[in-house]
Amino acid sequence: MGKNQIPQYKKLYELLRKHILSGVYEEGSFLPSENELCAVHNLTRPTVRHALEALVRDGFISKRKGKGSMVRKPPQDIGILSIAGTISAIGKQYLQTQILQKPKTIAWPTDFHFELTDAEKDFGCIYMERLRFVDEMPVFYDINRIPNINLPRFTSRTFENKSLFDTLRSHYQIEIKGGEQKLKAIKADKKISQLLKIPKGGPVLFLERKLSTNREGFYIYSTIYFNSDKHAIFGVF
Amino acid sequence: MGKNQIPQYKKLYELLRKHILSGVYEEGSFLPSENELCAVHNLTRPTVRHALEALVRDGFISKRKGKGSMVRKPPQDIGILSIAGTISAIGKQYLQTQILQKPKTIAWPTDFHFELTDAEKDFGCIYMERLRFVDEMPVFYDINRIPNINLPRFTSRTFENKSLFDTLRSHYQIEIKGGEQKLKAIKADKKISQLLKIPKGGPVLFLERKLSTNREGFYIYSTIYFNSDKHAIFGVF
DNA sequence: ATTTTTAACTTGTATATACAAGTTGTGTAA
DNA sequence: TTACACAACTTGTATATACAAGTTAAAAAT
Repeated sequence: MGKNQIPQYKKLYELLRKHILSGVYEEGSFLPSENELCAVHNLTRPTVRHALEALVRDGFISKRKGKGSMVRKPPQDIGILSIAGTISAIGKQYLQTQILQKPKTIAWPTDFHFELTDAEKDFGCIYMERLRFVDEMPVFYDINRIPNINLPRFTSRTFENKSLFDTLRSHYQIEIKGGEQKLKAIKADKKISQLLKIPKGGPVLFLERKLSTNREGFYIYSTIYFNSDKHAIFGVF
Repeated sequence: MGKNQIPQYKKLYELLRKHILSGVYEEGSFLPSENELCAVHNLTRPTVRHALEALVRDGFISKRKGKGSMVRKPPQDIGILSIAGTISAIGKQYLQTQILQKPKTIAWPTDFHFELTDAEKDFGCIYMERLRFVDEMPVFYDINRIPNINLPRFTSRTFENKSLFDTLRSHYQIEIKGGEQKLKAIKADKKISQLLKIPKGGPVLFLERKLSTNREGFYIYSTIYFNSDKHAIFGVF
């Protein structure tokens, strides 16, 4: 039998996810039962349940014993707290990106906020800055640091309309598996206030993230300044 | 065979969790392999994997194909982003609680930030306020609203040294299953600045949460003001 | 001695099956 | 009509098994 590479449960997950987001399954309605999904897609129940577990984890459905799997309302705000599946960390589709600093190789900061391995220190650090907009208003400014390990031609790529994570996945087979993050509320300094168009000293959400990937010891570090005046950060757990 | 009520995979989860937190399995070391856990606890691999999946979800271990399950460093900061298992939403153990407003029944606010069902509106709302300390410094102030549905004698209970969630679980069999939350950074008004001992206008983390429970249609609503000057909010995903 | 192959581990995916337990509508008995 | 029992659904838990695929170290070949 020909191997399709990507597992069955993930294919079912992506399919149902797409159908929920496109409105085939409306908010508040119920998905077909596990047994129906088995019959339709020719799978066994553990496999179907594996897919549904992922949908629960990412906040697309909620299950209830004896009843079924109810479709949840897709998040209204910007969801960068959870990975939201295998695709991206951003919920809103119409997020626009401006590259402030194209990827360049620099040294790691001397006092970095996460511990680095020797391997990470030895190789350089690919550095880039982006400003992201919703409705043409700046919403967050992020600084990304990626260890320069086996990423040929990375600094010459363009990221204007493509997600950083999409590029990593399609060109380097690097997928985000999870991560950890710290959140604070801080005062905007001059630079941040100008970038995000908020008063100096105003409150800004500040995130430091360390994302783990399917590559051993390969982490992506992000620092994010978020203007929570108009939008909130949303998370499901 | 006598029914033990709580499922096997959850028992194994709680056991391994306890051993990780108490240091039996050190950070960076590997858990016994799935097959070993099967043999030791007389379980099958799907059941053991179910327990390990929960440990991964809550950030206690990370798995790698071909290698094993590595124990992760327990979070240093205050983890109220994820439920962290079945127990509580708070990572730090030495969190102290002061009740500012003992539970009392009031009406729901007219412009509540989450949609309420008719059932929730009809019954009243149990309201309570708490101030929580780490190292004798106020860290966060939270307002909790619980629909007054079938909770006899709730307002006369004491919560000084007991978690709200522990009380709900032990007296009313209500368990938190998950939830959603929104985050913002806001300026401290006079009340918040006095409570959290920060300058007026200083940045404060602001959270609005809706927690779902094992009881149909029963949600707990929390509003949290977090002083992120000394501590950060931590999350794994 | 060095390189390659193999074997023995590990976790990942998948099938097949069974029963427990919560939910809901229907049909029967009061 | 009303109350209750039951059947037919739903998801939850668990067993037993098989093979795929990544990792590692020992064995074999060069």
